[in-house]
Amino acid sequence: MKEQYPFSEIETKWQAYWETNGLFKTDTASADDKYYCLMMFPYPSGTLHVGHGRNYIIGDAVARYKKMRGLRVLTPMGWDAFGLPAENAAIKTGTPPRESTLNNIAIMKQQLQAWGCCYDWDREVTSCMPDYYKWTQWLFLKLYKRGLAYKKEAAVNWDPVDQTVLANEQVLPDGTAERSGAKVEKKMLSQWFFKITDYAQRLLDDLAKLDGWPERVKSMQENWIGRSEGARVQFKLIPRPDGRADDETLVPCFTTRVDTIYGCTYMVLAPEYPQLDQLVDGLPEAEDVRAFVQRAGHLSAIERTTEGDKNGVFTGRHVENPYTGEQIPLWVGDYVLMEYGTGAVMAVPAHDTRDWAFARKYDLPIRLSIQNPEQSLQLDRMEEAYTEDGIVVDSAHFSGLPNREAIPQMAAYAEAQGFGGPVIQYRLRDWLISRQRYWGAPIPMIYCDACGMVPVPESDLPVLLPENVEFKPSGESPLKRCASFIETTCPKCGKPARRESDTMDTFVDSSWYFFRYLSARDDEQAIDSVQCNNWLPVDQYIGGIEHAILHLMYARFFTKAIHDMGLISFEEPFAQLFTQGMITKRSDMDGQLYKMSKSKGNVVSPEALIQQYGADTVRLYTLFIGPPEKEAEWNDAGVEGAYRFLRRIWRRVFEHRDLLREAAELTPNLDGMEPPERDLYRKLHESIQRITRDLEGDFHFNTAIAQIMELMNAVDDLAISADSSPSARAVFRETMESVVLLISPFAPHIAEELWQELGHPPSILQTPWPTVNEAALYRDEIEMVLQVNGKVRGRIMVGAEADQALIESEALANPQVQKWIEGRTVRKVIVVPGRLVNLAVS
RNA sequence: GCCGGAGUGGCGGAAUGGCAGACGCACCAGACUCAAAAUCUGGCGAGGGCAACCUCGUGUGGGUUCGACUCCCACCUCCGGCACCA
Repeated sequence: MKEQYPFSEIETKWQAYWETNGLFKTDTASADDKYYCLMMFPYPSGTLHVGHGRNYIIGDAVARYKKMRGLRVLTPMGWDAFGLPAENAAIKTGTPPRESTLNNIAIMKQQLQAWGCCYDWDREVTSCMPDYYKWTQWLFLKLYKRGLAYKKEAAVNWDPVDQTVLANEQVLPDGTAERSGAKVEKKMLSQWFFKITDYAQRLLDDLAKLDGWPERVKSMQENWIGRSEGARVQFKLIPRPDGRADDETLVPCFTTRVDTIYGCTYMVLAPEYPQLDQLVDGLPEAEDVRAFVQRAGHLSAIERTTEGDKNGVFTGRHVENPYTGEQIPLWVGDYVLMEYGTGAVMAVPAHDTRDWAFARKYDLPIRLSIQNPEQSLQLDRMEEAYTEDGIVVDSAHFSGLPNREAIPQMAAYAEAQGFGGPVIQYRLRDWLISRQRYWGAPIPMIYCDACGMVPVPESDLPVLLPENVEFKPSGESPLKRCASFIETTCPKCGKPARRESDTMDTFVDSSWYFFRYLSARDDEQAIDSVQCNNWLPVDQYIGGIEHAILHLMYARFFTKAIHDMGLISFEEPFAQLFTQGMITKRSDMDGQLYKMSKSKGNVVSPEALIQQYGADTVRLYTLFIGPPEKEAEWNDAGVEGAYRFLRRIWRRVFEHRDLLREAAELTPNLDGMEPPERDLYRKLHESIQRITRDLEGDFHFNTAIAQIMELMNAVDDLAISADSSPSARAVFRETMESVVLLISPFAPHIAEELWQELGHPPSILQTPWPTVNEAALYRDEIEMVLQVNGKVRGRIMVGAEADQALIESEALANPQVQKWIEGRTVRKVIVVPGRLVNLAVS
């Protein structure tokens, strides 16, 4: 007898059943009723913990629910398999990255299966395999041809621990590396970039179309793109005092406050300003300037960017303000960034806090050009810069304008006069994709002494990673030392040439994998346009909030670029995005809450839990823990509760197994129902309604599961037995069957088993989701709350058809209410049908 | 500083402007048991009252409303993003 709930046995059984019967294999040739349910593919780090599990469990529950709703669901899975950890491990242990990665994949695949998560494994992609990275390289070449991949010498982020450069997105605000935690250094290196800045405006504009994305993510991307409207103004360089000529005679700057330009009293260049050295060369100030630049260069990004102290020196040069014709001094200052704007700033100390601090420190002149609405600003009484709006003053013919109106007029003036004009500036920088590491997709370029930089011909792809390399902690990519890889011939002239030794950032691999799932085994082309146009954008994308900027921005960029190549007809990859919250757990070491990590000693691994309670319990608890978009604290005691509930359902089915089977031909009939079964029947249909709404909306599994629990409590209120009426037995049967169906997306193994036990053929996945019987929701008597001045004072039962007047008179006659209105005047009676009566008394 | 989100019992959390605290966890009491586990029943915001019941209570202060956890205004705290970005 199976009253013990043998979870291990049934879980193995059903996992095998789903797999053998291909229940998650989806034919994508047709787009009818399609539902592309995508979970972010994992990096194969070794093992998954219950925090990772949340992602896959949510996705699996969604997929199962949609399938029962009759949709054809595509849920593929793959591996973001290139990456530094495997290479670092190789240096330590000698195990080649390929081997350790494939091992980890095997382990993690098993873990996903043990959770009961089902995928169409025929579509599995592994980004470190040549059949995948061949196409990553192909896409690189396509981008190169469109001018979207280029190489340039630039000050880049260097991670001294991982010995590679990083993209801006991979450096945390405190100046440390996102992955290794190392203090990032600046280095001048020649590197490969993707020109994502060409797409800045489209990436920003299209955010507005993403209704199915969380506000939070959209706002993060908006911040990251950082559009700001302003003006470009070219200041003229005053000729050198010694009469020597300058290479450049103009110093352009960007400002969002061109309205303050008549208050500009000096100009400041970034220490990295390219012409700086040449500007001061031979002048008495040159030595001081060079010393200053050197000092600034030694400071880390963090020291440079801590607000507060601003340092600078005078260059000995002057520039002319094109609006006033006035000559103002040119300084170098460490608060000016070369990466933003033009690396030159017009300083208006009266109306900018940074310029104010700098002018005060170096005793530079301050001039008012915006007056506040009260006309009360007086320069000698000002303690700080006035940065608010106001009226333009002392600014030639612009004086008297409200400053917001002055901005476009003054920018237009610059354009008319030919010394500038309105411009839009973005914070977003181009995406640095070169990595000086082995374990990534090689950049398919060749350097020839005669022909220069030559792309690898498409027919020669993939550029394979060599296997015979040594991993040494030398800080140099093994590819650089691998002669058989580096040495090649020029595709153009056939002479000896060298291969590029940099590999691509792994975010390149993950920027297009969701296209590849549609044609994972296709060795003719990267992307199957027809299938992609049919099945994309992804209907539901599920993943962690940590990818809000990096992965999700890059994938959007790729989609737009691939669209522009004419390969796909859509421009946004993910219609709906769901970002689940992290699972945290208190650390035994310091009692603080952290996301699960080995170093904090707070990792909960699923194996022991699955062994003790079963996968369904772990799934149910993970979904019940709280709203899935929020962070949640793992609590072992809660797992016990989920287990108790599943066991209770199991027991109810087996206690009444014969009764349930025999009632198979009985159908609930509203006409003959006695109150107890009528109540349960209503509760059942209310539950179907609520649960369906929860799943169609924000995936609030926690409330859906709570509703099933309530329904089970109601089931126990109906004392069912073999002697019960056919009507009661019919309702009981429909209710228990529905419970099994309703819980199946969350706890699929037990549901399949019980479904079969109830006399149905498998699989529950091919059974339609229960539908609401509207008639069952009807009540002929409704309880109404009676309020006096908004406070509950009693309650009455009224007929469903009772009219306002009847309800009103019954409410007034109620003894509880009488107590509170006695001797007072009822000024107003509000009747909310079906809910309450509120009496406003004086 | 700017942008986004959140503040509700001992805990996780629930509530289209209409009974605050659903559901679960923990805890308490009882039933079953020789006993334990499991299971079942009941209780469980604070204060007052023998009780019926009353008062207070959703971060703070105002407002709108017959009625506010929910809407508006101002603030406090926490979390996340951006930030010497001109």
